[in-house]
Amino acid sequence: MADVTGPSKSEQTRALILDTALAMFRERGFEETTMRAIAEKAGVSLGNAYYYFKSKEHMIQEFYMHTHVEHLEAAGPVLEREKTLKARLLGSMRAKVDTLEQYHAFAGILFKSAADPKSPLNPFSPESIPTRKESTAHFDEVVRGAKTKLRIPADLMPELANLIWVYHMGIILFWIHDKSAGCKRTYLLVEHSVDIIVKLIGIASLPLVSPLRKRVLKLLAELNALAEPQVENESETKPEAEAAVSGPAV
Amino acid sequence: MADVTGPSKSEQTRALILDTALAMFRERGFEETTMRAIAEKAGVSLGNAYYYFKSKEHMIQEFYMHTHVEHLEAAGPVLEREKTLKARLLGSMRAKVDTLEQYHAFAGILFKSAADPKSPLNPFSPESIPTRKESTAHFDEVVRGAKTKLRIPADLMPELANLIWVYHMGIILFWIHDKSAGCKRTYLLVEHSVDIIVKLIGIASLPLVSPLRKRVLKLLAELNALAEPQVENESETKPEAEAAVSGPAV
DNA sequence: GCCGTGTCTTGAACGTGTTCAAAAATCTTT
DNA sequence: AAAGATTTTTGAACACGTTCAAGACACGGC
Repeated sequence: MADVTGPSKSEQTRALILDTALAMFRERGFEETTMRAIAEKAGVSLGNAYYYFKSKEHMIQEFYMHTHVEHLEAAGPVLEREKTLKARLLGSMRAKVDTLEQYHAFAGILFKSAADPKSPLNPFSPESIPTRKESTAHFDEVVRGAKTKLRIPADLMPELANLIWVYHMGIILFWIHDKSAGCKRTYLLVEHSVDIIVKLIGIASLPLVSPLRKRVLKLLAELNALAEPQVENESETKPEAEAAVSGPAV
Repeated sequence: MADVTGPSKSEQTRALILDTALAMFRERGFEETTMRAIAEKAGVSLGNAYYYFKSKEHMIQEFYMHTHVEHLEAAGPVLEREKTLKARLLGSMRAKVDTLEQYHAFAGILFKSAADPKSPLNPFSPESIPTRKESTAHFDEVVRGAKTKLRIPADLMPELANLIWVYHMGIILFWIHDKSAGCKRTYLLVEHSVDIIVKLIGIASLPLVSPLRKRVLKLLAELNALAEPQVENESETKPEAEAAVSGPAV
């Protein structure tokens, strides 16, 4: 009554289909859930589902944002409370795995298409830019809100969120393959790797290793420069972050 | 005449189907090549293709081994010639990208299913163990055949090939997404990252950082211990290597 | 030679994701 | 309110990966 408009009929239908789909994905898995089943359960026709979603895979894009919001909500209080970089990053990463856990059964598809350059789910695809941006913004807050003993060098700072984002993708990749009870292995990995990362940031901030750090950063910049312009959006810091996946391995 | 048996009729048919399939994949891409088209071009029935290959994806498993053999052939002379760790690793990685390059168009599917825990293409799946083993064996040779100034610590040595294998997977992941002309970006990344890795191995071998190195190795061991037994094969050093993806990120 | 047992081959049929022209519902304009 | 335009909805149709029962073939034992 009092509220101005409320969600339009169209939006309602769209939400209905999406909710039905995500629920069925969670229960039965992605491959096992057919578009016909989704449509039937949602009480719409098959074609109607395709009117709102370009493909079955496109539904997952929304799922990404969904889990991202859940992550932010779970990580929020931690960032309020914790002030050291280590505690903040650890809290954020734990929150990530916590919120993701319920979807573990259907997580396969997540990375399945995510690694395909042609897929819209690919984290480097234009369609994923919003989600990716929000995600790195979160890690930026994790870093900038921290009171570290060593001052993080100015040249490292802008790349750090990107690097941590890549790190967090690595953790998710590990988590997807983690079949241990309660994802114990992933949690163990998170605890330790966060500690190691913070130590490495410390080391990288020492004047002593400044040359090596500069080398790595220069490499990232060069890779970035070679990348063809991605979208006609603002020029994006898209693919350089991947370098970190391969760069250090000890 | 002189040769004892030659390939049986069955093997010939199988090879015919596979060759036809791989050729069509290379030309048209994976998704665009239908099983019906493969069967028709190979001059067999649709069902016959399925007699030899459990699924379309299973054909790629053979492709893996195929490219691996090509890689070995290309890397062989380099290992003969080069004696420093850096030159050996660089040569091997260059050979990898060189031999892979022709398949770039159809590489998407490679990682698409490769990252899916349910897929047989997943590098950690039982079906991939042979390929993976051969691949790490190669990197073991790269390392062991090298004359480095610093002696690599005994505790690091056995893990090194696994870690480098993970690194090389990271490079492939990057390569798949690399759309620059002639894969310039990938080659640039390889040049620099190999250099960095060798430096890091050097650093990790210093007594000074022994504690940190031991920490990382201990983490790998613990993760490995938590992993449930994979196959009823010999107990495998399967999933710990992933840790390196996430472990260091600076 | 013939029979039987295994290997190989076939094509029709199923269920899937996706497309599309047309119908229905809704909104806009007169 | 009628007419037109736009948005939403429908279900039939398509192409694909995959399965399967049944047929064709090869070969060793009688």
